[in-house]
Amino acid sequence: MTLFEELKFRGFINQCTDESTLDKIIKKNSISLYIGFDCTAKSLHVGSLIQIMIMRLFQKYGHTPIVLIGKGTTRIGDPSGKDETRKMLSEKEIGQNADNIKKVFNKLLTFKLNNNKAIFRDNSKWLAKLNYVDFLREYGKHFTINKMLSFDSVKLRLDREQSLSFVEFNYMIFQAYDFYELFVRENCILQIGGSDQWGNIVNGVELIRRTKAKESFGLTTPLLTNANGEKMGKTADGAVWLDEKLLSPYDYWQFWRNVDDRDVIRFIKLFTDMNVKKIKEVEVSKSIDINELKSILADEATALLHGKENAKKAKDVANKVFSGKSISDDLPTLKLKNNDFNEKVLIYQLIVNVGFASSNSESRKLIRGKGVKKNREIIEDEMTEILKNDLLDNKEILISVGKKKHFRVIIK
RNA sequence: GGAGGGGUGCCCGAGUGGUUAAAGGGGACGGGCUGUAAACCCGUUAGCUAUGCUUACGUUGGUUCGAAUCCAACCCCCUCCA
Repeated sequence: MTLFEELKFRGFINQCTDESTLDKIIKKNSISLYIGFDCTAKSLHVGSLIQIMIMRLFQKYGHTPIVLIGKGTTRIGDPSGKDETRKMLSEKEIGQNADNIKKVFNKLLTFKLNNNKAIFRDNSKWLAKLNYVDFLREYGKHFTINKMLSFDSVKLRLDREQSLSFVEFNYMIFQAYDFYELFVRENCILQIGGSDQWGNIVNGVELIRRTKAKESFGLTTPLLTNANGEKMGKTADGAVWLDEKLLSPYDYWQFWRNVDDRDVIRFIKLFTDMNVKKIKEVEVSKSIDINELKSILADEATALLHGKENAKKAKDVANKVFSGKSISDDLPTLKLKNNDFNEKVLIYQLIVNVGFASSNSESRKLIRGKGVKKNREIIEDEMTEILKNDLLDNKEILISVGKKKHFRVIIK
């Protein structure tokens, strides 16, 4: 199976500037390719995972992934797919974000020595020292406003009568220029991105052709939506981060475990290393239970990012919690002291303490709505307290909020 | 700089003096059904020391027994003109 065949089979390809030529080249040669990541947030979330996975696949086939950290472009803000002008980030924030984002790649790509190790590049290196007049003369002349206005990212904003600042308007030029720089510096001939990046990518391809008279390629991945057509990556508490400090391996595992039935195979193809042959078997097999598959998806996806041990732990916790047999030590735990019982220990307050409700009112409303259980028994009264003799096995008390959020209380 | 339109809860959006903590929708959360799925049905969706109190309709003042609704000034956004 060739790389292109596998990419297609797994569903990584949305559009490509010249598929057949690129296919020929990557069959014969080892190329360098890049994807840009802006540093607008503390970490990346699953929305970016498809980009990382496609790089991983390229690397597996012997190509060199360049992870372009967009410290420079982040200072400008990409208008693609955004409804509003993004707030400007300070340089310090951008730097911190960049450092944290890099960690994710170390887990999924190989930066160790071999002939196609992944590399990091930072576009502030060349963007920061651009001279405005020189830049306009050299590169600005290749961009027409007519064309720039026709791009979706721009058109959408104008149509919706939302303002698009001049700064943001320039983003696409910088992204095109990034490609040019990487082409010159690293002999990088392929830029990959999400489907919303198509316009920006094509701009780069064109810039290279005009300035260097050389061919380069663009490829986009589909925008990741779930079966309901919603943008993927939101959970109860917000984004599905790829950083265990922002989203625990357990919650990450749960995210995959809870995907829509219709998404399971598609996600296994995109987000696991399960080999093609196996996937084909699974796809047609009627004997495999859908829930079993979800569990496999969760295991594999979690193992890739957080390691096998964490994945196994997450699964064990889930099995224990959902089978209702025992309480896992790995659940969030709240320690109470004997002194704490001098006053009433109200359950609704504990729920706020562990962060399962953001205010006492919310917490109390949850109880009123029969959403809270103490030791698997529904609490009827919102003023219910925890008592020392609630301890199960003289050890701990299990509080559940809804079906999926649990924590235990121990008394020291 | 001139003329006009607009800023309402997480989001969209109704409301132009009085049961308005603010219709409706979306989202989210909780319950039911299930399979930790989808669809569907029900409920919740400002805070608090809670049969009450406090804070809320861009900001600040004013009119009024009473304002999201009327008046003034200011801030911000959009459209057209210069």
